[in-house]
Amino acid sequence: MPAASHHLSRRERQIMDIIFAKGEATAAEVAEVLPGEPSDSTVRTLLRIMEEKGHLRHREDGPRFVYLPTRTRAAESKSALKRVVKTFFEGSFAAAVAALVDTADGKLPAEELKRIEAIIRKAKTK
Amino acid sequence: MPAASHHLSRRERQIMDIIFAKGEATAAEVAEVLPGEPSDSTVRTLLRIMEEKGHLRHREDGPRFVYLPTRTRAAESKSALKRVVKTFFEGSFAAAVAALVDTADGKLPAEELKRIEAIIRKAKTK
DNA sequence: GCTGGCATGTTAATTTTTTAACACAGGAGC
DNA sequence: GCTCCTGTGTTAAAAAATTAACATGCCAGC
Repeated sequence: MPAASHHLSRRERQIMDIIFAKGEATAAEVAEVLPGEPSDSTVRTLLRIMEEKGHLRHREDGPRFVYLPTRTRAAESKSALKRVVKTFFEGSFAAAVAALVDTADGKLPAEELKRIEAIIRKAKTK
Repeated sequence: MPAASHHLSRRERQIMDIIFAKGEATAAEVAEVLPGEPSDSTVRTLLRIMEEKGHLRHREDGPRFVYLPTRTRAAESKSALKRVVKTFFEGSFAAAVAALVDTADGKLPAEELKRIEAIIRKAKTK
């Protein structure tokens, strides 16, 4: 039961997103960002349950727990991208890239575009 | 109450994904793909509720309902991509593209790569 | 005009998720 | 040594999601 993102409940997904975005987070940090202002108690309960389920682990930083994902960000991002490509772009990576560039519209500095080009060139050599 | 993907329950998300991927779908088609083999009755109940909530609408095709998303695929894909970029790539579109190309590893035909390059070139001229 | 098949709609029970009150532990400061 | 503050752990109630039994309607074919 690999616990793919599809199996997460609404709150669990929100929490995973927060923790992936920050890399790691304490209960207080998560509570701060979670929509709907749940109580601290609620958030800690969720974090503990998610640790039991194997989505998170924690290290101790002095008196408090700092929670981290058990799966790597790289692995998770890959499956997230795959899902998006499959769901919205009929499996076409090129279409997804196009949408990505389009979404960033204007805000994509020439420098980033160059980096992207370099990535493509490198892929072509394979 | 915009009903962002963050507010959807687990089943609702699965259903939206299925319908976005197919463009539109009947209750039977959704039931077929949904994990856990829920009963037809269950699936139809879910679809009706989601229509009430405004996530879906339907048209009638002879005797049956064909469900469609209320939001366009383009809009939805953009917010999905934004979420991924924000959550996993610290807001860097270039990093996301890199991961995308990497994920497709090998399976990206030269033709697609060219198309992507063209997209980038076009973006650069702006 | 019955009957069976395939739809949808209604309703309610079950299960899961979500919430938070409460209890307890350790350390800082008086 | 108390007391307060900031943590975590336990527990159970409340709300939401999920499930499916059952009812109903329509049409095709005998």
